[in-house]
Formats: sequence, structure tokens, C-alpha cells
Amino acid sequence: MPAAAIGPPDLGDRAECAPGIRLLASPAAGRSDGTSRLPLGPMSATPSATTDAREEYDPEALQEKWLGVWDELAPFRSGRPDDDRPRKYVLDMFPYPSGDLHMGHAEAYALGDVLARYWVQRGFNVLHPIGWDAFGLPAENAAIKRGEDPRAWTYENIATQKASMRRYGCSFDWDRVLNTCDPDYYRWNQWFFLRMFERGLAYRKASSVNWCPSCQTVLANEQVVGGLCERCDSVVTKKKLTQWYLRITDYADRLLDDMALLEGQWPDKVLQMQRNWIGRSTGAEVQFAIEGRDEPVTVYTTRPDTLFGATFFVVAADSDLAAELAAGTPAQAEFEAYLAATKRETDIDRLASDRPKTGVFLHRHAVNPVNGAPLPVYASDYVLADYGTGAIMAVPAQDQRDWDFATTFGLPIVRTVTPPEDFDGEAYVGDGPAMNSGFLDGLHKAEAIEAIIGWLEERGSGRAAVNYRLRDWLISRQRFWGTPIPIIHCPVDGEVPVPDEQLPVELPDAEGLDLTPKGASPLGALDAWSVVDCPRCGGPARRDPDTMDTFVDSSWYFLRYLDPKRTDGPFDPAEANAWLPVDQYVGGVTHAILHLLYARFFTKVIHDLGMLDAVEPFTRLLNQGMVVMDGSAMSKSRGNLVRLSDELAVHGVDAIRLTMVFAGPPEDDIDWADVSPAGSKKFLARAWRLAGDVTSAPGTDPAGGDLALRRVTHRSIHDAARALEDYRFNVAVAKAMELVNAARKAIDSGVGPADPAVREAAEAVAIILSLVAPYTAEEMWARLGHEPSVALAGWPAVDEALLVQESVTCVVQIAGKVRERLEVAPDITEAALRALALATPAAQAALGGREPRAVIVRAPKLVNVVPA
RNA sequence: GCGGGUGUGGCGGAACUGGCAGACGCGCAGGACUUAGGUUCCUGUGUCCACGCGACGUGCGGGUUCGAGUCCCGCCACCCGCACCA
Repeated sequence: MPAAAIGPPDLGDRAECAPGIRLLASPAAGRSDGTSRLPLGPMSATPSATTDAREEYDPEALQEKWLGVWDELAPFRSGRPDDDRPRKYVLDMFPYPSGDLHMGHAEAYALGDVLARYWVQRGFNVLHPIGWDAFGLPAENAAIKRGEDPRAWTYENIATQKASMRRYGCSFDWDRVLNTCDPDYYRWNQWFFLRMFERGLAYRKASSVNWCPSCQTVLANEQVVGGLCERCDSVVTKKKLTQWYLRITDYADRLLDDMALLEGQWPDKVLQMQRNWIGRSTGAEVQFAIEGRDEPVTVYTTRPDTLFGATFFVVAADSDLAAELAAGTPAQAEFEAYLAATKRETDIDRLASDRPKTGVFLHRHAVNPVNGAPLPVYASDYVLADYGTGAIMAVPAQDQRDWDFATTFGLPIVRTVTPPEDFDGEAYVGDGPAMNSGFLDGLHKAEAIEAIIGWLEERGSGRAAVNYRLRDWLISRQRFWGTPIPIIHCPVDGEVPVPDEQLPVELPDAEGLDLTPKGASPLGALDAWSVVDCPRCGGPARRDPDTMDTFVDSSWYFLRYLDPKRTDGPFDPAEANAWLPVDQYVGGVTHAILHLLYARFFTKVIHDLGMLDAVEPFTRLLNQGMVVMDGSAMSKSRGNLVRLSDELAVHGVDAIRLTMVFAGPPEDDIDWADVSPAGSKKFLARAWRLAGDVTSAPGTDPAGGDLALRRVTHRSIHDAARALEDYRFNVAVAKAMELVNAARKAIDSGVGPADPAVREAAEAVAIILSLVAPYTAEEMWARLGHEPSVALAGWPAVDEALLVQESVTCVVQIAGKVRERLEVAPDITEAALRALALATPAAQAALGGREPRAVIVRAPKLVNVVPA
């Protein structure tokens, strides 16, 4: 299916409107308070006098009625040239098109939609786009299974999801849709790759990589979860391969330091996870001479102050250095057997806790630079080849791992940090005065570190150093359904970039290609695609057969939304500077490390290319929780799967959206067994009836209306707004419920349906509900005699005077216990309130004529009388 | 092991910088309307008892304070992330 077939629904020219639909002016432009009122056109319908008891709230009918109207109105198109509203960019993580939307999508998109719609109501020009993260293995696996091109499966699912999103009432700007598997999109992945290649940020190297034997492809460290492939849960093994990397480690410091900009705006948990993942540590590099070797070996340590306590030396068993040191020694055979055994071990084995230390003595010795002591050299798998230098000085007294190794192999242990007197552990890693350490003796950790680094630097045998847990990002994948790497391998010129004007390097048709995983990219087997002339020398050459990790696609997609059809660049820098950074990003915490770190990295690279002012892509981040069932994640095999389409059919779109939003704090998981979509529907019907009961005419001035109800209305609007801006969506909904209850009471047993305050309340309910339950709100708005769309009605202005209570209840405490209540004016003075409180019978009885020990007055809400 | 988080009625959850614990909803109970109720509307609903102007109550134990769900110290339980990163 061609890409055009899945483009945005043709919504027609905005000027051609359905009969009866009147277009509205941009609501809030030019209003300084960010609020607005719709100009009230002539009534399109006479409001019903009272709700007909036989009338029923029918969500299905409302959905049918309003979808077409919204298609015509397109209330959420953004970025038009004549739009002078202030801008806001609200971004939802784009979905992978793996089938229809599920409950998780429903939650995430409901929350994002509430935020986007809220800012529209507040008078902002909100960019709220959507697209599809459309490359990836599931499409390829489905293609293999069905013997089809992955394109067909992918575009079918995109069409399904898109229709579902429209029906779900998402306020997306459908003019900006993008799919990462379109050549128009991935062309720019290739373009960015080439910019990085030019700057040395994309490079190829041979190293031991994570290999998924089932997916038959390499994996980034980030895609290995607990030793298993993130996608298929196969046990990941190691393989030595030459692969493409992006030099994210060059940005480690900036990725860490710029988190200061995100503090308080992103969840602390996510920032902490990123910090841990980058894992910056400071310490020193120390050179150790090796007997019988010309070059010294450098080790990295965070504790150079413990150098006098080094009693042996360990190199990573799978490092080149280990093999070199073992060669020709009596230990060679033993070492080789050990190495072979190590390689058979998977990450799973390595994860076992309390795993005994193993290793091989290499019959070589290193020399401790501080005292000339010979240190036996061991090879062991407890030292990692790819962290630091792959070799360590072992200080068993101050490192538990070294302690374990030392006790296993009978090696000496020398304390060089004095532990506290009550210390009864093994290795002591805390602070304390140095001992057995020559000129360091008596110094505490920080001073000792400084002293020893100075000493090493003077002698040229060491220096201060920083290390990171973060590794460079391995992006090569031996699979078909991804962005081809735009490099041509020429026997003469080596790695030759594809010239920009030849981009995109398009994926060939999968027709006739065997996509079955076999350890090499299927593209390489296709000579018609692979064999090309070298752009430099014109000689025969081959394209790089691999495709990029799909995380490349999602690392910059938020920039492409600005103009997804642009052909002269990935985006327009001027436009990007007008919209970026994204004001609000909404998505799952599952991407707390991978996607967010890569997107931050790309943003910094793009900044360095001079194309973007921003250094961070996402200002605020909201991580929604999961939707679970009966306490555990939904899955077919567990038999607790709840189908979104079923829920929508039974309760309606609005009730499901409301249930998601009202369930609790957005970052908490929702157990579908604990919430009540039927209750949500009941509330929506109650709100909807309210609109039918109003008998005053649209435009009626609320000023003469019932003061008590007006106070509730304005208080509700005010509180709801504050709750929404703090992500307390459930509280905002509760405020709307309170307002509905108050209005109901006013109609049935109070001032009656004709009071202007009743209309004001009903309109406020409609506007607040327009964020959560767009169909119901739109219908309410129409029943109240207004033109669509309520989505653009503008957030109601709050009258501050109505927030002030006529009287407030003051509690009188005796020794901290509430004993009396007083109705007082809100502006009562402390002195007056104190006198009132002391005069109460409770206070008089408690004091019994004596002077109180203390009287705490917090006017106008509380007085605490403390008897002597 | 290291790091982070959470703990409030039968349930989901409220409670801004310490100030009436339990907003709002679900469930449950009772009532009104109704031929009917999987409708609507109203009322009640933390625990205990001696039923009061009562006592107790936010995982457990201490502390600070006139006053603690909120702050401090020490535990317990559960959840998440990392996992031999020297």
C-alpha cells in the first residue's frame, strides 16, 4: 500500500462547512488574561425547558454526531501564519503500529489530550501532533510469517490506529502526521548520520557485542534487560563484530550537567535513572609496570588513596591484555580453558548473586608504584573488559569484591583505611584516617586522594581521571525493516558516505527477499541493491548492509512534526526555535533511559550543528502509569486482557477517557478491576442532563444569579485549573463533580432552572468537561445554545471577588483538639478572633478562670487555646 | 548489594508552604418516584463504646511542636531501576 493511502483523512477545505456549522474566530487572541468568551451567535436551537425524562444519554449517538463536525472545524490545526496566540508544544510519545490501540494507549492519550485541550482553552496555539514509530522487528516478523512485505502490515495497522485515535477524540493536528518508515522521513535519519560521520560522531569499530540468537541481530546495552533480549526474552550472548556506533560518550558530561535544567520538571526517578545510567565516577589512572613487559599497564580506580593496600592485580579475562600476558607462561593452557568457560557463560549466569570469584594466576607480576611491591597478576571474569582499562589494582581491605577474591585465592589483605572501632565487616569502604600508607598516614579519604594524585603526577605515573558507565551507542542492526546506513564500502576508498543528493538510500521492495534471520542483513544478499559504484572512485563497491536501530527514528521526530513534508532539510531552524523545546511530553516510564537519553543526545548534536537553540528537547515530562488488571499487567496468556474496543463499545469513549483520568494520580498504575467506567458514564449523563435543564437564554448575564451557586462555580473553575497544572487530573474531575452536584441541587431544590447562575454553572461544567469528555461537552454546549466547538470556548474567567467566602468556619481547639466552631468574617482580625475564641464556653470551661499558657491564632481559620 | 519510591476507610483516592483526616467517586444500606428498575433523585456510610460537647484513628516505635498524614530519627512491608562499572 502506498504511503499516500494512509495519509491524514481528507477533511476538506476549512471554508466549506457543513450546514449549520458556523466557524469561530480564534478565541483568545489579543486577550491579556488568557481567557475568553465566545461571541454568542443567534441561537441555533431553543433550549429545552426541562429535561424530558424519556430522553437518554446516548454516547454512541453523540460520537456519530460530532465526529463529522470536528472533521469540518479542525479545531486543533496549529501553526497557521495568521495565528498570534502564544505557542505551546504538547507531545505524546508516538505509538508503534503493532495492532489496534490498547488500554495503555487509551490512558496515555487521554492524559496528553487533557493537557493539550487545557492549553487550547487557556488561549494557546497548541501543537499536538501524532505519528508512527513504524520501523521495527514486529513488522518484519509478521512479514516473515505471512510471506509479505513489512510495509503492508505496518500501514494496515497505522490506518487502524489512526481511525481509533480519531474516534477516541484525540486533539491531534492531523495535518502533521509522520511515519518513520516513509523514505521522506528516514532520509533525514541518513542525513543526520552523515553529519555525525563527518564529525567523527559516527564510527565503526570491532568489539564484543550483545547478540540475540533469536532475533539474529546485535543489541544495544540498553536493549539487554536482565541478560535477556528486550524484544523476545532470549538469552543474549556475546559476539565479536565490526559495527557502527554513535559517540554518545562524548556528550556524557553535558547529558549529566544539563539535567539541572530539568530538575523539578521531570520526575526525579527518571533523572536519577539517567544519572545512574551515565554513571560518572571520578578517580585516577595509575600506571603499573609489569615485569617482563615494556609498556606499563594503566588501571582506573576511584580510590587511589588505597594504593598502598593493593596486594594483587586483575585483568579482564576476555581482554586482549589478558591473552597477551598469558601467552608463553606456564598458565597459558589454564587461562585459555578459563576464557573458553567464561565465554560460554551468559549474562544470566553472571547475574547470579553471591557467585564465587574465579580466576587464573598468570605467573606474572605488576609493580606497585608507591612501594615497588610485586603484585601477582590474575585474569578473572569479575573485571569488565570494556570499563576503565579492563585492568584493576585489587585492594581487598577496601573493596568487597577484591576481598572475596583474596580470600578465595589466599592473597594478603592489608588495611590502609582505619575502620571505626565498632566495625565488624570485611572490606571497609567508608572514610577514615589512612594507615599502612607511608606519607598518606593519618589523612582522610578526600585529602589522601588529592595527595596521592599529586604524588603520581609528579612522577608521571598517574593522573586524575573520570570514567562513565555509559558506552557508545551501537546502532547497526542486521535486519531489513529499518533505515539503511548511508555508507558505501569501497575496496579502494574504504567507508565512503553516500552524497547528500543521493539520499534517501531507499529500502528495496521486500518482494523475493528472504527476511528470515540468519545473522547477516537480508539487504546484503540482494546484489541489485547492494552493488553500486563508489561515489569517490567510481569502482565497484557495496552498500553497508545493515539498518539503524529504530531508536534513531524516535530521537528527533519531534522536530519533524514542524513540517513533515519538508524536502530541503529535516526541519526549518527558525520554525524549530519558535516551537522547541517541547513544553510537555507525555509517555511511559519504560522509556526513562533509552529513548529519552538518545533524544537528548540528538538534540545536543543538532544544537552543535547550529540548527537549534535549545539544548534539551523536553521541558516537562509526565510519565503515566500502566493499566493493569487484577493486580498484574494485562496479557493474553494470563487471561486478564481487557480489550479497549470492548470497553468503548459498552461505556462510550467519554466514559473511558474519564475513567482513565479520574482513576488516580496519572503516574500511578490503574487497576481496571478497581475503577468504574459505569460510574463515569453515570456522571456524564448527570452533567449532560444539567445542560438540558437550563432555561435561561444564552448570553444571560450571570451577575444577577444566585450568589451561593456562583461562588461554587468560580471556586470550581479556579481549583480545577490549579489541579490541572499540577497534573492532579483526578482532583480537577472531582471539582467538576462538585459543581454538577451544586447545580443539580440549585435546580431541584433551590433557585430553579431559570436562574442565571445555573446557566453559568452548566457552561463551566461543559468547558471543564471538554478536556476529558469531548463528545458530552460538545453536546452540552449545543444544548446550552452555543455553536461548536466547545473546545475553543475559552477557559472561563474567574471572578476573584467570588472566591472570597462570605463567612468562614473557624475551629477553636483546646490543647490541639477541636472543641468549638465559629462562623466568622474572612477578614476578621487576630485580636477579635482571639477574644471570640476565649469567650466560647469550651474555652471558659477549660481555663476555669486561669490565664491560658498560650493562644495560637491563625485567622480566620483556627484558634488553639492551650490551658496552663 | 547500591539507588529511588510507596504505605490513609470495604475499594480507587483527597488533604497548597505543619492547622477540622477521609474531598470526589465506587461499593454498601435506607428512603422517594415508578407497572417495573442495571433509571432518576435524596439520606447515611473510618473504628470502638458507656452513644457523648466521648475515646481512638494515616504501616510500626520514638522525637520536635500549641498542633504532625505532612518535619526529624530508627524499624517493617511492598514496588521500581541498576546490578562484579573498581
